Amino acid sequence: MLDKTYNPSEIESRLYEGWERAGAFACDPDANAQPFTIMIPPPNVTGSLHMGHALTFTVQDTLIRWRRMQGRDVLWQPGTDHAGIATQMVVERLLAEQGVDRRDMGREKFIERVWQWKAESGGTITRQLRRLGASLDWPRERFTMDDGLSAAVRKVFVELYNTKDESGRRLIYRDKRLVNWDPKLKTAISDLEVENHEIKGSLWYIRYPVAGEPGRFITVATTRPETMLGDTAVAVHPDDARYRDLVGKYAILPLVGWPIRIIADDYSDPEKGTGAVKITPAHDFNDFVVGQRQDLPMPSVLDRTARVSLAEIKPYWSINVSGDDDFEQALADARARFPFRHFGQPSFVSSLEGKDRFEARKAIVAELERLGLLEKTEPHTHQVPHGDRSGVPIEPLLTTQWYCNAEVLAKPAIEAVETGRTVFVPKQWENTFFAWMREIQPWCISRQLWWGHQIPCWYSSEGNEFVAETEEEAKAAARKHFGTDVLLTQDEDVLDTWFSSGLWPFSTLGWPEKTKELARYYPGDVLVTGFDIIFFWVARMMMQGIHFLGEVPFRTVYIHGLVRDERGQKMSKSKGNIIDPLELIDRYGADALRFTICALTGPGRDVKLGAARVESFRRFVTKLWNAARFCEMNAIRPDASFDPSRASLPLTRWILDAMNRAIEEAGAALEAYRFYEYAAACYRFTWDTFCDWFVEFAKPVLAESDAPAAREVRGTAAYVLGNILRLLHPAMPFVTEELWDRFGYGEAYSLIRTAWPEPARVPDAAAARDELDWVVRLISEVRSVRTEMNVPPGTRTPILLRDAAAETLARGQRWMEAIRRLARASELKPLAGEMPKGSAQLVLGEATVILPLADVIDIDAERTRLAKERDKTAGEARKIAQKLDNADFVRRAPEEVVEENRERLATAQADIARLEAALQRIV
RNA sequence: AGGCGCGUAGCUCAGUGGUAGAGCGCUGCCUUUACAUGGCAGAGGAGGGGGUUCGAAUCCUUCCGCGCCUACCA
Repeated sequence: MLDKTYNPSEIESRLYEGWERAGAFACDPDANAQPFTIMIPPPNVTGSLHMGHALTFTVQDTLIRWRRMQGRDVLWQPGTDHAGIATQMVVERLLAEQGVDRRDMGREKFIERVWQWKAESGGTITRQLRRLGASLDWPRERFTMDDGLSAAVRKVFVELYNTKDESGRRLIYRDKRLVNWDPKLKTAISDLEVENHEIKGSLWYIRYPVAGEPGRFITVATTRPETMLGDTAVAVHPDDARYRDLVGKYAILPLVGWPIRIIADDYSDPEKGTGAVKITPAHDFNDFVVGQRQDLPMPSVLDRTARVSLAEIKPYWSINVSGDDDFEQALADARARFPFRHFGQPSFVSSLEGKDRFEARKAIVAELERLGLLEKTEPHTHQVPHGDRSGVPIEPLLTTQWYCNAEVLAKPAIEAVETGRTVFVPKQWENTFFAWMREIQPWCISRQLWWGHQIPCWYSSEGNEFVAETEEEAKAAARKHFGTDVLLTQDEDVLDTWFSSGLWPFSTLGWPEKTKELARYYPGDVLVTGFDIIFFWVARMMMQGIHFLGEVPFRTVYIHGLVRDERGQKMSKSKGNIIDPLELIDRYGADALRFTICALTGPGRDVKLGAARVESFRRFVTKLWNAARFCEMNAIRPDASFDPSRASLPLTRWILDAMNRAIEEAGAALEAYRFYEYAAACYRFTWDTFCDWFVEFAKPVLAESDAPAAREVRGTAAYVLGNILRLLHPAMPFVTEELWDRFGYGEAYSLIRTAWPEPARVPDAAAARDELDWVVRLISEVRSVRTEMNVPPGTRTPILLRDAAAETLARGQRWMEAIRRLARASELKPLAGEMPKGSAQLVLGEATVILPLADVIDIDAERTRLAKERDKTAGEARKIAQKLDNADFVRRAPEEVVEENRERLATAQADIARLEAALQRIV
């Protein structure tokens, strides 16, 4: 006996274990079946399941379970990402609680500690994925720092290093240039790891005295006065008349007191600020470009913790003084002609050493003001780049890093999407992909961290670099180069986490070994992810997959939206509107959560989700459970001998036919990644059609339990319920499997591998549909009239049917039991003679219902319907006629197309005539 | 600044030129033995302008409002 209520918590864990034990999630590389592959976007090993995970993994599991039921050999590849920065931060925080700094531990000990942490706490998210019901092939679980995957990373690095583009440049190379530096994490980060936040700051207008012209200033505007210590020029636009005479002269850099060149450069925009802009090549990306173009010195004045460091401007000072006569002259002039106050106190600059950049900013502004060099300060709101992990403003710093020449790799990836070898769903995301890929920048792949794949490059004491997959190979190469063994030290940096994630679709399958799995499951079928990860991950997988395997890593990229709260706000800790999926699972069951997600998810749409939504879909789970209880109570059991093609009753044929349409709709919706349509089709069929109508119609039939009709209805109900369970299984795996097992549709834990339903052959479906539609409509109309007339529920009213055809009355009589029950009617009688006084008349197309105590209801609706239908058909006919009149169309279209249009025109014209005649009859 | 998207019932959203739909909420009625986590019935709707069309939620155009992405902001 089924329990009165469904208790998900006890059932879910038992079923999941049962499936896992039975190997129900496993792929079979030796099977004949066509494979179907989804690579899981590996969650961070530090992660715990949040709503975004719940969405993406529900979608993936729904697809996986559906394809598995279709008989495909599915591989849903599980795994986690080592998440370099995130994980290192977690462990460092733990150590900090014990008062330990990783630098005191040393690299080796620290990494050991991270692995230990991973062993203890890294399994959180995989346990949580099980709670969600995710049918991942667990024995194949991978981690981005597994030996195999690490070997793949090194191989990729070495091969890209050894590959050169047309201009002879390596695809991986070292370069000294400006990078996004995160001063909190003390590492370089890529452009993508930078988030812009709007900051209400100030724009400071600073007067730089012009050398040799006493009393004249050139004013620059800046949001970052602290970087002025590193200014090496002031740029004006070459066409800017205001400053033309100053080009080539020197300005005195306040505070420090030495001259810097005034240069003409297109970068300067006369419209912005004062039209003159200070150039700090070592701390601003635009200034860096100007610095390269103008061959300016590039001293850094901030160190890796974003504190002021004067070391680099001191040598710059002396070099220039000794090497440049003009400069020396300018300096002498300036010193001679300007009051000393314009240069500030040398001790002030020294006092900045070691100050945080924002403290330095305050001090500098105050000092400039004191010196009378601060022209004005304006409030200024602007976007400031922040590290996405640390949340602090990034500091552009001039450092040597490893770069990947993404431009070369991007080209074939772009082409693959252009030619449709990989398609995005929804398609508009292809634009986003193209826009970024066509203007892709060199990818900074080195990180100053300890946790990650250490860069496989070794240096000799002379600075020669030896890139190799192993230290032995590097040593061998060095021996060959030097003719003797030399001491090598490995590059300290590790690779960007996304470098290894980009290999995920093939590194997990054993690449570079030529494994059976690699041949069979690559390329994957669909990648499911959010749009926020298109650049980070999808693009990199495309580039690396195509480069190393010659084929795209997946055929389809399905992009889903973001999970938001009920009001459409992004979920965030600071807003306190986080919804915990595990809490929802505890309260409502995994099925309710999963079905809610499916019902609210369509391509490219954000999902607004709150507990109330899940609660309402939990009712659907309850409804299904109760429908099953009804079946149980009425001895409805799976019957292998039941054959839908031999259904004889209109009722059974009708429900089978409706089931067929639900099957078709659900399948088509999943095929198109329209999860809400899939959910809606199942929901409507189960609740509205099966429960609200079929079961109610079945009740009087089942009352005579031994009658052949009752047997047929029982067989049909069991058959249809079985198919409902199959249809719903991808979205609601637990309750469906439980009912499947309990009813004995198959072995325990077998629904997961049972075939996805096929439409049944149903005899005379159209006639059955027609008849049941009539009955449903009759009952609905009667109910409606009863409510409108305030007929007390307790009274059973006779229904008077007036109809020209005896057949209609006979049909009604056939359904009398159901009508009695559902319309609360006492009897169905033909109406003879006059309309009874004070009675209601209801026109139902071919029949008339008359109820007591009512006014007459008219028949305009039917007339309007016919008229509109006629107009519509006439419109279509006109269009076809126009097409046929078009000489061009007739000449160019193949004869059969023209003929087809002629036929359509004739049909339309006949329809018009028929509708016209029907209208005449009504009027 | 550029790009993408959105605007339909109180709310969340479907609907690719032909009678405006669903879920939730709301109102009323009903404990009829699967289910009150239920059943039945009902009220309630196209951001503004212009255009194409016999016909526009749908196609075009414009304005307004909103969201997101990218770049830049001295």
